[in-house]
Amino acid sequence: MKSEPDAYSYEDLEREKRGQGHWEGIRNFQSRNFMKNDMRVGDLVFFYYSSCPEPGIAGIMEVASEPYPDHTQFDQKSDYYDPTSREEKPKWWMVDVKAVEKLPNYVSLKTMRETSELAEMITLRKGNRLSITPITKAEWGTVLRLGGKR
DNA sequence: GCCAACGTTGGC
DNA sequence: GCCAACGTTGGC
Repeated sequence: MKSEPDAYSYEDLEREKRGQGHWEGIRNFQSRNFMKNDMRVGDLVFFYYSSCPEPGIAGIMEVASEPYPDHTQFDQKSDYYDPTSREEKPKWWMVDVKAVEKLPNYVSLKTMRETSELAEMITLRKGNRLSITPITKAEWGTVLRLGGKR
């Protein structure tokens, strides 16, 4: 899951009550579907920093709730307000995420691009702009290794 | 700041 | 239902 560290960083998540926050503001159908259809409580997720001097993976999170409607879509004062969404039929969904641990070493995009095992990783594909993408078990293990875990 | 890539919108 | 125009993302 991607976030711009200036807007919301791994440390910001850790500072939340019990290190748990909600992943609001997803306004792309594919990303929403990954959350709504494929995420289950306990699933592990990497926290990816985008649109910053050194993009890359900072830490590990855990899905901490079932998907539920993103309340910001009904909030006229929110940047994420969506006038086309109805309360009876919310368009946008989110999950809670909990900080698990920061990776001992930051895994930069540059490093990942230099790692042949990650050649197929969806996040790294040319033109990919999805803020949420699935990852394979093998790729997960590779990133953990690059991050200095075991 | 540029630009490639691609999702979304809206006219027809 | 097509597709041009537009907007956004995100790496560089």
